[in-house]
Amino acid sequence: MDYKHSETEDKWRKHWEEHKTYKVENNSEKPKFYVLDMFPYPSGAGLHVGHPLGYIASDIYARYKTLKGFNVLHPMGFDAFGLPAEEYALQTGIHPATSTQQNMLGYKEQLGTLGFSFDWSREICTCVPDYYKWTQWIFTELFAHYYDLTQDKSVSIESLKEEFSKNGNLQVQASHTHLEEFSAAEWSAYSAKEQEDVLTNYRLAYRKVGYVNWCEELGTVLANDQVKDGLSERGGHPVEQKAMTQWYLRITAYAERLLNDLDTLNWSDALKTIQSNWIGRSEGASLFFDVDGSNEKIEVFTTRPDTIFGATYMVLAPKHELVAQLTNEKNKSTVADYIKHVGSKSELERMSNKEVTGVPLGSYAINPFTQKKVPIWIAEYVLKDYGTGAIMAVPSDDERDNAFALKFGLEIIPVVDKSDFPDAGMSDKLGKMMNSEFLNGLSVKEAIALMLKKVEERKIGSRRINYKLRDANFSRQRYWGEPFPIVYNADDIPEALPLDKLPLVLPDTDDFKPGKGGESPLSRLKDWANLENGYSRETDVMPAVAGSSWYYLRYMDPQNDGSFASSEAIEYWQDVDLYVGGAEHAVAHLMYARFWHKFLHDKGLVPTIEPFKKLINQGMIQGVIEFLYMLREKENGESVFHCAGIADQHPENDYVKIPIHVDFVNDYGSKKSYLDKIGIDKFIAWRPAYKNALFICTKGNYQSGVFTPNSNDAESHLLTHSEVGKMSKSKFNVINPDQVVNDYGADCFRMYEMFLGPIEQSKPWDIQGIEGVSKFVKKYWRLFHNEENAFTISEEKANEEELKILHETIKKVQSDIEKFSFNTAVSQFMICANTLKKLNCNKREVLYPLNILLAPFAPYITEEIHSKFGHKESVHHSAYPVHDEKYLTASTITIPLCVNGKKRSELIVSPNMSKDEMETAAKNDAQIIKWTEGKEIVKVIIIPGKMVNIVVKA
RNA sequence: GCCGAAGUGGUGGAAUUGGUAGACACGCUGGAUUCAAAAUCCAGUGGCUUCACGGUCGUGUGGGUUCGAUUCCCACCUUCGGUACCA
Repeated sequence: MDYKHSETEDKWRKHWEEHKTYKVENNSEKPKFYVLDMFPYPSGAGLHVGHPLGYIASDIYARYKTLKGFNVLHPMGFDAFGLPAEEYALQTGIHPATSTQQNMLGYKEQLGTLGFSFDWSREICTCVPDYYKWTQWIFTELFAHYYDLTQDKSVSIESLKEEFSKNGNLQVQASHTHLEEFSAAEWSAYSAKEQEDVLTNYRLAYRKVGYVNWCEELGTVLANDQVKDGLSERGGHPVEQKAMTQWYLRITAYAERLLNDLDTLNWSDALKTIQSNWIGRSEGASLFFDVDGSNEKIEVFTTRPDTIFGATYMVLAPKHELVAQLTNEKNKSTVADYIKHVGSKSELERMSNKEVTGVPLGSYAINPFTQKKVPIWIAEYVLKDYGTGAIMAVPSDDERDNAFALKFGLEIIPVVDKSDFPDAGMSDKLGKMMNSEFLNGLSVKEAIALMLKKVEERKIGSRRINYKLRDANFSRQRYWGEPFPIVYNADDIPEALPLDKLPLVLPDTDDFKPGKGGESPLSRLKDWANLENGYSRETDVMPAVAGSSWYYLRYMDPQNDGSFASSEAIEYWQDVDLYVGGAEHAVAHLMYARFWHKFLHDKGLVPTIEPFKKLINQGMIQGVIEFLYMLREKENGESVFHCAGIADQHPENDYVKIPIHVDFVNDYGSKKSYLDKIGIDKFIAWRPAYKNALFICTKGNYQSGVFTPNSNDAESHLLTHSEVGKMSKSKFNVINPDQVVNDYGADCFRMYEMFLGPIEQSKPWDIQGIEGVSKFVKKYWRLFHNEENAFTISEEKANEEELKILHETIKKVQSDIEKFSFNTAVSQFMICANTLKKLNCNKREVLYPLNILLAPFAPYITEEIHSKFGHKESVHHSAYPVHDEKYLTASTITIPLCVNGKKRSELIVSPNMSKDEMETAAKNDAQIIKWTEGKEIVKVIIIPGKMVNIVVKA
């Protein structure tokens, strides 16, 4: 009789729920440990086998830490606002509130069967008013603060106003958008609206007109990281540039800290590099160029001030503020045409076709070092949003400037002699300066340093650090998000709602489709949007990253009505010790969450400077996509499909690859995967358009239910083409965990996903291998049960061998869990079970601790066995076994004997045998004598307890 | 282009600081059990070579360091991920 997984798992799932086995308290004598999963979007598709990979890993770790005596916070919730939820709602026509609610129930059900130790009493959901009240509140706080560079932290905007009324902004050092100097007197003379227009340049949450990624299909603005290759990440629709007034978060104020504090984190180097590249810090100088015959100055940013003697022209971004002013009368129409041309291009066109374009403005700037007049151009390759939106072009030492100068016949003056570095690229900082007056003969490095000094002496610029990181666009012209807690007065001055007016609840409507031309759905709700006394509401909503930027704090104290979490709870839980989630959030979510955390830290609301100490990116479990080859040309009006065997031999044929549902395919995922007649019929039933299609395989043809064999073969055998790819509904290759759990049990499923390979690695799902784990579970059960399936445990003392395998397993599994090497831990459990089986061991002294050891991996079967041992308390609340080295030292060990590094023989020795004894024993070994005979022994290398190597000369 | 990660049997993958390459598992082959099957158990399983003992080649490719290299160094190839007119 075998182990009955479904009975056992149902029983304990109910038991754990009733007994609140996984409930965690905020006060405990035990040390705290916080294990967090990235919470899911509750999409309609439900979970596939890839989703739980990270959850299983974190659950094992959380359970392990609990057994090790920690008070472990391991919560779960839902990221329910945002595009995916809304897209699903739009597809189905069901209100997003209803559909997300349904989907969440489905997710909870699925997560429940997998036996996770989540404390569901702490469940949160970003779209619930009790939660987003605090998302809105944090936004109002960002609105009410600016970043003070002298204190290097956020400070209330009120103190900035005070400073303005005393001294204007002349002495203010703060992160800001746009600098116009004013005195205290000027400030006081400003109207309220003018004052707000100044303040908005300092606020951490502010409005500005920006060119944003507009997607007409989705009817919304997208964040930079939602755009991939000029297409929207979701749906792959074209994206163009559009001017709109938007809310932004001044994340750039924190750029330096976001970069520097990466050093304090226990994240993978790969991930830190991604973040650091995203922040993109570069050191250089900002320089001012006078304009010939004008008072205007053009500010440029350069990392190569040393090359200024080679700056033979300047380029402004087409959207630069000075373009109109600096355009010569006779160039007006060509410039206007060019700007129009550039503006009409979609992001996709711009990216795919990087041709060199530009037009001259007809005006000239003065090179501050050569005093020569240099022409001013505008060109696409200079970006409005980076640096100052203008460059000094040095065609001798910059590839883009070079290509531009060559195309338009502009002067090129070589200023760096790179003859000593023949392999150097054009912009590499190598070589000696030339044609550069006082810099001549200096190395590039020396020249940069000297130039920075000169620039500051002559007051034509200053050292400057620039970041690629842009301020975060925070507005979405959508329905399903947090409404901004902002109202505008009659003068269009934004005011934040006070805490007692929060949450500002998202109004209920059935008209939630995005509007055309950037019209927000909320703006159609006039009763809601328009208030008394000329006041009106902001009608955009926040993006999905808003709710996920601080959710880890809410879990600490999820029901708190007076603050986002009590200071006691935050003081106790501090930060997340282990965070597990997908690498797709490497940039956006992790960056914003770190930013918000640092802001809250500046306000003294969180004690730590970083939210996530240790981070693991689990790999993706991929699916196999099965394709049929269809000829693009129809034959007699019917589609023709070819067997992969035929198609592979005829690459000249014009095929379309049609993805088909994997359920129809035999030997799914293998090279021999094929459709039999039943499979083809299923395919036709699924896609009736192919009802009368012709299917040609090597053994014959199949059409309209009739198989015509070529010879005497009776079977049709239509080979399909298999590829590994993302598991996705659109590829019809989603494997649902429910079926696997139903067949093999959650314990087996959990262990199998861990056994597949290293947690951080992506791998295709392969159901065949699960048999091995299934056998292990059954074998494990039989260690405790006799032939009649009765629990049979011996009280006999364990022998040396039995204790050795137990203690080896304790040691190995513990160190593997600490290293997140779960696949090798599972393997050790198999070795242990195989060994105990061979030893016929059913002794309590061995099996009882082993069962606790396995509990984090297989929570159900171990709970069942633990209760059979007679314990009332859950196995998940017992104490982790401790290994004892004394059982691990074997009386004899086998070491290899090598000649010239190649193993030639083995020697069984006691581990504390002396070097001399080992050498003698090795030299007397028959095999070794054979290999050393007649040769000179040069050296004998002995690593005690490891190996002996004899070096001989022929 | 730049940055990052990785290349090990038929397959997924093991291998502390350089020290027996291929643990564990899948698959496959043979056997036991069975009327038969499922399940279970046992044995074998990197290539080549040998009746056998054994030999020999093997961790993407080519070099190097070393008594000894999957591990360290140099050059290159391939795959995957990130990013891209960032001045």
